[in-house]
Amino acid sequence: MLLSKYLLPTLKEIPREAEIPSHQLMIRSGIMRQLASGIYEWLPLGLRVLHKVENIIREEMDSIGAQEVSLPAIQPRELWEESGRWDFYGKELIRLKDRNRRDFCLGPTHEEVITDLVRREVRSYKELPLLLYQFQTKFRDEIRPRFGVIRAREFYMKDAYSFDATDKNAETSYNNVFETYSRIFQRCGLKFRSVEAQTGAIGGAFSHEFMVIADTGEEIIASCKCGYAANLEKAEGVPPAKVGGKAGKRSGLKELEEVETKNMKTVEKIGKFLKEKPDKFIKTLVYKTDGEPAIVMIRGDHEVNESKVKSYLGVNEIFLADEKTIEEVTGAPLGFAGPVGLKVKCKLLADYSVEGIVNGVTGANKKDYHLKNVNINRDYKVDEVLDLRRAKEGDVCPKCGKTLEFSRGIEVGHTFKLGTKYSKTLRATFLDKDGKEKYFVMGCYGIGVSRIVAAAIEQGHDQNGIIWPLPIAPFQVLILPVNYEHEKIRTISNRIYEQLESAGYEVLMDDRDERAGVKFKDADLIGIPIRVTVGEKTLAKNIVEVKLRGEKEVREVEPDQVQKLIPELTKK
RNA sequence: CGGGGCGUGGCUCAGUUUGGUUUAGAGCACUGGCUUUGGGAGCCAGGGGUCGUCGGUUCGAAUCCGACCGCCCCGACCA
Repeated sequence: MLLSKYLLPTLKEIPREAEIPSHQLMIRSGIMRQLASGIYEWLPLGLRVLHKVENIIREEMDSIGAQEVSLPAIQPRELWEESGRWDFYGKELIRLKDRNRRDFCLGPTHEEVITDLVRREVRSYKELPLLLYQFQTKFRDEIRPRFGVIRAREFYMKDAYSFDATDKNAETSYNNVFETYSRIFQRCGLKFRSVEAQTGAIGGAFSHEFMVIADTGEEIIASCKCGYAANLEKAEGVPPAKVGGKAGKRSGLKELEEVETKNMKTVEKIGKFLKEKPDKFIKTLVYKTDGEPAIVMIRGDHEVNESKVKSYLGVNEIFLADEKTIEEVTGAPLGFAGPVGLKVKCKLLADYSVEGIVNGVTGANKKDYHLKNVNINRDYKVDEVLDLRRAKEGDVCPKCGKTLEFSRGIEVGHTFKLGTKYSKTLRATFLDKDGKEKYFVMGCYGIGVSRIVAAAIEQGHDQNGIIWPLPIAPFQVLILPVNYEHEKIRTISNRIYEQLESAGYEVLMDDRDERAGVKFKDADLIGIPIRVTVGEKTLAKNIVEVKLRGEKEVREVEPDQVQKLIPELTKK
């Protein structure tokens, strides 16, 4: 490809809207442009990278017998009503009507469509296992699009779905895909790790996320040397014994006592006043869960992990209640809630950390008063004691007890073991060996293809630009004639270009009538792994320079040796 | 949706506080010409703007007021 004819609008300056390196560089290097918030155009250079990633995924999926399909992006409401997700998916689902006012949505994911297809076309256990996948543009009306293509409203994804006859077989399929995913990310040249994750809106039994390690990542990973790793949402709380012991055999219980705490609402202030440490406090939070109030209690020095509460209650929406609701439930303004003497009956959930508190402090459900010496099972009862807290720095690993480490990552892949969640609601069955009708056992698997491109840049760049891993680089070689008007330089450059092209390499030649400085800057910016510089000075010694984008070293070789050197450099 | 910020040629921004010397500017980019040619060149000549939109205040609005739209950042959603 000749650069003079290539649509590669590079930018010298950092676009105002871009915050993180990958976003800035994707725009500056002419990979993409923004059309609207969270909606991007892929330019020729970017599309090449996207296709590279896509092809690696395709090869690996095909290698485990997965079959590629292509499903509609536009999907009828009825199917989503059937699965119950027309409502459940909420505002993120982009809805539209056709000319007959029939409702449709733009697919944010394809469980419904694929399950529908399989229930219509697959009848027998003999056709199982079945693993189908596709590449598709997904639509999710994200609450807040962010970081360029990392959190976009329209994005490119590979999704796969497995159908098995038994749970055991489904697990085999799951593990198969899991391992394939590891190979894919490895081949893309990414530093990544897999972690246990929440199942979220997709639902199902359990799931793993694949995280690309990056400081700018949105996800926080809690990991341990023993191999345990989970995202923060999922990271298990420390077992009860480690956060203050179980309820039960406890001694030294003191009389319940009411104390005036005028204008003191925070754990910090009251703690100072009563000379009690935060770990004596039973923080009592009123939540609204799908419209219903619910109370969550946690020790004063911990934070509630709302997604755990959400997944335990099986609700769609959860947020801290407004002051009005708090007054209705507790009979007191914000800041004085406690489990003793609530006005309205609602679900009372306690984190493990609450169970061990002896003679604790809570709000009195009365303006300007708190209670001292509050004790579980004596002064109040809870519906459930479970793990509801957010893991934090200093926590120990739930598997081995060593201290957890925290790092950041970008989620590029997610695998779910769905079980029969969708096959049941959509009544997708097959006839088993024994002649009985059974539900398919499903799994679903996603890779954010466009997100991988951003993640790779997040991991591979310096102050001058992108440093692509070779397997997903848009071109392998960039030829940089220092002055293309110079006859000898042009002749040699053209020759190398033709040699490499005919040897099957993807070569970009900067044949523009630009000054050398401009060409070098652009070369660094777009980050092609191998740069061949052809200049007058070195040519006088019958030499051209070969340099890797990620290294300092410059190799000097005779022009005709380039075609021998490139295969060596691209080998690994 | 709540909180904060921004919107002026293709890009990055000045000008807005305190309305009138601004006939709306700068640098980069773009077009033509000359010179230059190993890390974002120089000179000359050009093209390109409803100052986000609509309405209001005023003799006069990029500048003041109101509404709306768009974009970004912080939080609740997720590949």
